[in-house]
This record gives sequence, C-alpha cells and structure tokens, in this order.
Amino acid sequence: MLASFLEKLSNYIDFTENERQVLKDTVKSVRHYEKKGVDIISIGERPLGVHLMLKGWACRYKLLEDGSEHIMAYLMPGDMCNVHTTLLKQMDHSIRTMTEATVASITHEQINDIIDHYPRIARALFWSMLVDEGILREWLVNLGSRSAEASLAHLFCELLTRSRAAGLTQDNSFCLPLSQAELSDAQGRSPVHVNRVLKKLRNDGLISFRNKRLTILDWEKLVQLAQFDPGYLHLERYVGDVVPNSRHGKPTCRAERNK
Amino acid sequence: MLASFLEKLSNYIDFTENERQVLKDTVKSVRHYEKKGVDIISIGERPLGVHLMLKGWACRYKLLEDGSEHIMAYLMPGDMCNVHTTLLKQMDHSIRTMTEATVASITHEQINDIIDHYPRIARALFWSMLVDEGILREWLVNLGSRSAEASLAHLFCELLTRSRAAGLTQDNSFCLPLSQAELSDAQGRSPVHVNRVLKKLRNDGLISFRNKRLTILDWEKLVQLAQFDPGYLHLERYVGDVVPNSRHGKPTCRAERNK
DNA sequence: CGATCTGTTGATGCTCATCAAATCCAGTGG
DNA sequence: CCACTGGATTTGATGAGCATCAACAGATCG
Repeated sequence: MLASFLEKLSNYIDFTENERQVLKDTVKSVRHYEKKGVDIISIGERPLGVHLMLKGWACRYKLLEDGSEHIMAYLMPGDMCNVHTTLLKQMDHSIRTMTEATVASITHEQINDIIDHYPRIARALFWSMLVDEGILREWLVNLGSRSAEASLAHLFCELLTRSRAAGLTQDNSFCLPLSQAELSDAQGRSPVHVNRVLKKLRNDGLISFRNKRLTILDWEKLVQLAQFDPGYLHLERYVGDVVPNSRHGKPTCRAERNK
Repeated sequence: MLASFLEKLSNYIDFTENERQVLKDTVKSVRHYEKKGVDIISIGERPLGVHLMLKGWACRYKLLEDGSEHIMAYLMPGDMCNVHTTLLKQMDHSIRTMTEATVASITHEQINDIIDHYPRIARALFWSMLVDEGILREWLVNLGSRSAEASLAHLFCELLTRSRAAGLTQDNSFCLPLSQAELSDAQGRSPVHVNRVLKKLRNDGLISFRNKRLTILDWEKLVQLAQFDPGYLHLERYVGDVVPNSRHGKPTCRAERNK
C-alpha cells in the first residue's frame, strides 16, 4: 500500500527497517473514493489529519468567481495532500480526486509524534514539501515564460521523473489518467489548444498518449524542447557542493534583453 | 533592524520578550548590498546560512536558455530567502537584490538550535514558509487564469497586505521600488503591456504609482477587480473551524464551463 | 440504444508580444 | 541656466499565439 510513498521518500534518505515499520504502523486509517471529481479536502476546511495518496490521482485547485478554475498541482501515489494544516488554521485551496482513489489519513498527533521521535523521517517529510514548492516555481515559469509546446513538454518530463521516483514507470511510459481538458486547466490554456499541441508532439515523434498512458518516445528531444532541468525535484542523493549543470549569466530583465 | 521580521511573524504568534531576545541575539552577521541586480544566492549554490531581508527588496528568479528570465517571488523586509537549504543540497533558483539592500545571515546551526529549543519560533518560521507556498499558488492562478488587469491588481492587493503585515505601510500606500520591466518579469507579460494596464488602473482611479510609491486609491474596487481573497496569506490569528468567505461549487473543468 | 464524455478540426477574433519611435525624466557637466 | 545623457515610461502599428464558438466523430456507459 505504502510502496510509492516509501519509494519516493527513499530518494532522500535510506530508511531503516524500523523507520519503515513506524510508517507502516502509522498509516492505518484508509479511505477509498469510488469516483473522480470528489473533494478530498475543500477550501476553508481544517482537516483532522494529513492525507496521503496511496492509489489514483488528485489535484489541488482553486475556483474563480466566474466559475472557471485553475489546477495548481497534480497529486500522484506517494504525494501528501496537506502537511500544511499541521500548522495552518485552514486550507487555502481544495483537493479533489481525478480518478478512483485510495487515500490514507494520518492524524496531526501522529505527525507530531514522528517529528518528535523520528527526526530522519521528519526531515524526509519536510524535504517532500520543499520539492512541492520547487514544482510550483517551475509551473510558474511554465505559465509565464514558456510557449504552450515547451510548457506541456516540460510537464511531461516532470511527470515521468516524478512517476519514476515513486516507482510507477515502465521504461519511459507512465500512467497519466487525465483528459485533455484537465491538462488544459493546469496549463492555463484552452482544451482546444492543448489538443493541437499534443498533436504536434505526437507528429514530431516525441510522445504517444493512448489509453491513459503516456510514453515518451524521444526523451532527449523532449528535454531539449522543454528546457527541462530536473534539479528542482532534488532527487540526486549527494551531489556535493559543486555546481553541476547550472546556467549562469548576468541578470537581464525583459527591457534589457529587448534591445 | 529586525522590526519587519518580528512584525511579520507576530501575525502568527505573540512573542515573549525572551523569544524576541533570542532572535535579536541570533541575527548578528549582517551584509549590505550597495547595488541592485546583485545575486545574494545563485542557483546551484549551497549557502552557509539562511538569509533574511532586513532592508530593501530582492527577488527569486530563474534564467531561461534564451536569455530571458522569470521572477518567481518578490522579497521584502522581513522575508527569508532560503530556509530551503537547511535541508536541500542546493538552491534550485537564484535570488538577487532589486534595490540597495541589507541582508542578515543565520547559520544553519543557529536555525537547528532554534528548532530544538524554541518550538514556538520554529513554528512561526515554518508558518512563513507555508505562506510563501500559498503565494506561489496564487501567482500561478494570476498567470494561468486571470486577465492582465486582474493579475496586476491582485499583485498590488497582495503587496499592500504583505507590506502592512510587516509594518511597512502608511495608510493605503507602500514602497514599491520596482520598474515596470521588473513587474513584467513576474507577471509573465511584456513591459509595454504592463504599462498599458497600469495606465488603465490609474485612469480608473484605482491606484497611483509615483516615486517608487504605490497608493491604492480605491481598495474595494481593486479587490473586486482582482478577486482578491487574503485567506492564502494566513494572517488572521484565530478564525476557528468554521468556513468563512469561501467559494463553494461543483468542480467544473474548462470543457464543461464552455458549454 | 440514446446520452454523455472526450477528442478532433475549422473559422474567427481578441489579447497580448514585438518592434520602433517619441517623450519624460534625473543627473551631470559645461 | 542650459545642453547632454542614459534610463524609464509612453504611444502607435503590426502580427502571432491562443481563446472562443461550433460542429462532428468515437468512445463509454447506464
């Protein structure tokens, strides 16, 4: 049940058998959601515990006054929904299922217990929060500065990498149980446009996307198109203090570079 | 020196005199940056300590391969630059000054000391990280789902609220030491377009922006235009468990709402 | 089997980027 | 006091990217 969660956190620390057992003992309360489109947590709520995706996908989203909405994160097995609420009074966004899903619940007391008694696990949980924040920043770049094509390519690179980190891939393919409309809600673009971009990626031989399964046919080209640099996912165990692969350069703002 | 920092965190907890003193004693190492446009931390680095803005503004940003860049956060006095690196191997983005600035540095050991011995302060630091994450999500909505006008209006609402929380406002005005080009780099829009939107906001009597000072002339209308709901800044002390002001409704994706 | 959801394609128009040039400043130096 | 300068802002003209609307073809499902 916990496989993806353990697999994911193992990218940060090697668990001892004891720590593994602690986590397994902690996750007892499990709830199954039969349908997609059901809120796991709603905005304004203060959930009783922290929710953990075991099976299926979910998304963070916000409704806008005009009835439209924006998806701010996709949650796959191994991802936590709301570590936030250990401290915050209430959720500032909602989370709902995108497929049939199984979700575990860990009480805030249990979380605090872990923080007090198992600092290594606590650090791993904290690490996963920081990764989530990195993902948010990269999505910001997707929406603000990348073309629709690069943005979608970048998303696919990220999702493959995250799926692999959670042990959910087969070669270069993974389960992507989303409709084009659901992709468009995260991409900040219309479903029609996402459709056309998908078509282009397919025609160029970069991906195939059938039966809720995305296969990346040409990883190198897709990475190039997306300018994908996986550093923000912080998956490498120990890279030392040297600077690998980073892009340096003088800061330039839009005005300057338009000269 | 620490005024803004203490003021900001005071939105989450009431400090005891002792806690106040602990923080003051912690912040010893201070560095001054004479010029704007200087990196405080560069991507790939592993800084020795956590940096804290005392005076002046900075921004998180990422360079893209084509030489363009994207600003992912504005940092004002009281904001911390890199709590991240307490755990992460390296920075996944850069931070640079946008004005002359004074920055304090707290070693990771000091941070860990505080976490061990002053849990209330630790919680406050953690809280501020969660707020940063909330801001990121809201910026995502700005870029993905709001018009240029609403997005800029939303940014101004946020910045006034944050400035006020750090004790940096006078009535409805605050110091906004950014050029239109620097605004555009965060808004994901061209400087020319930002200029036009600013003009419209001014003409409509919503704001005035002169001498690096932004005054909000009609808060109500601006909030309305921006659909600004300050919940994501988590500034209210105790709102209880009830759901105030939240928007509910059936989930709808772009496809559905286009019917 | 119709009903509903998802994907596909075409036509049309708006938002916004881009390029270029004009204007407005705060210095700076004669 | 004025001319000169470099930066930021403003304005106009043109076009690209993408939204929107509409229609249809396959799937999927009760």
